[in-house]
Amino acid sequence: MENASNWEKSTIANELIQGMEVARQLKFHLSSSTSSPETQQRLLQRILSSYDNALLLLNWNESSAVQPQAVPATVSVPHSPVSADGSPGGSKDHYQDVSKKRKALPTWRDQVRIYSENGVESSADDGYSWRKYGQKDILGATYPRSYYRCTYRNTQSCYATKQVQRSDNDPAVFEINYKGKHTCLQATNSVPPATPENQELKHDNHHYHLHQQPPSDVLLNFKSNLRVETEDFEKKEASSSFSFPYGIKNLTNDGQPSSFSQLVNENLMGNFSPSFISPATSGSSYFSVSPYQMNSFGQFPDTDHNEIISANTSTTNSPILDLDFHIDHVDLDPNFPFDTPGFF
DNA sequence: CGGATTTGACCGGG
DNA sequence: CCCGGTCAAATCCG
Repeated sequence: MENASNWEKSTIANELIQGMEVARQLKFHLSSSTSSPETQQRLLQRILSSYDNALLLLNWNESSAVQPQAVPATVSVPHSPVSADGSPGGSKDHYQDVSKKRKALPTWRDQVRIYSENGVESSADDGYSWRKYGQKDILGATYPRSYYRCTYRNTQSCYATKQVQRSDNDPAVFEINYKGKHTCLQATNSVPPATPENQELKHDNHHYHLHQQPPSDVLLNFKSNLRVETEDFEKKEASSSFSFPYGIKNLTNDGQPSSFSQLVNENLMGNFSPSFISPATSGSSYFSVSPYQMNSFGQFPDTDHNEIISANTSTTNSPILDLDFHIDHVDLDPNFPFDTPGFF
């Protein structure tokens, strides 16, 4: 409840901060002769996206769209939308709320939209390693639903699972349902999880669970190549005619379903938002983490990422805005308890 | 060769 | 009995 507002607040703040960050990068780019217009364009888009998201959130808030289920889990936040290739379309029905039936595993859902820019598509991933264990055609849905569970289910007894399903009308949108929290340790302890997982990408981050610091490249991909936008939606009654926002019947030619879905499937809390680096820019490790929402893993309270890793190492050349993520980080904290149902 | 994905069978609730 | 979720054997991929 109240936490929710807090949560949203921080979410919005994160968006804004992110936008600011990117703006800062852009500024740097602009003064750099090596920066390509393409990159600049991209950054600009990102900035716009942040605004967009922030506004969206506000709106969302106002409309009082409530989360579908009563689960306190968290929701993810929109990421950075950018251009869209989505389009209009009809609407179908998918509503779904997770009725709590089985154990009281925390569940929450997200909607992810992926955009491919510059012809580059990449997968979005939420930082966790998932193993697909099934796929089913769902009644009334055009696309099949895929079932994933944590890769470390057996080795670490991590029972987190998620279901991914592409939106009927807008192939660029994926609906993701998360169930259970991750208890495996595959990511950092201080920051939101970000771990490897891109089955589709050609990386091979095989095993590195138990380690900290996820590969930043993943993160980079994540952010730089495609934009993901996650948003929760409001729940509609089961009325047959409601419509979700979107729709299009566009075709996503490109990827084949499989890769597409994989690609897209996960990504949700982009806890990490490394301001990615573009070639010309600060090549170094400038990476700022913005604690988005740490939903999915809220394993225990102790997970408080004590600090964010803001190593602006070399990038300091510009005295521009140096936001303090810590602030919002702090802000986020409150949420934590919230989504920690002690299950585990 | 090992691990992930695929895909149809199987299970169980409604 | 229908439908969504899971299992598991076969298959694929690196």
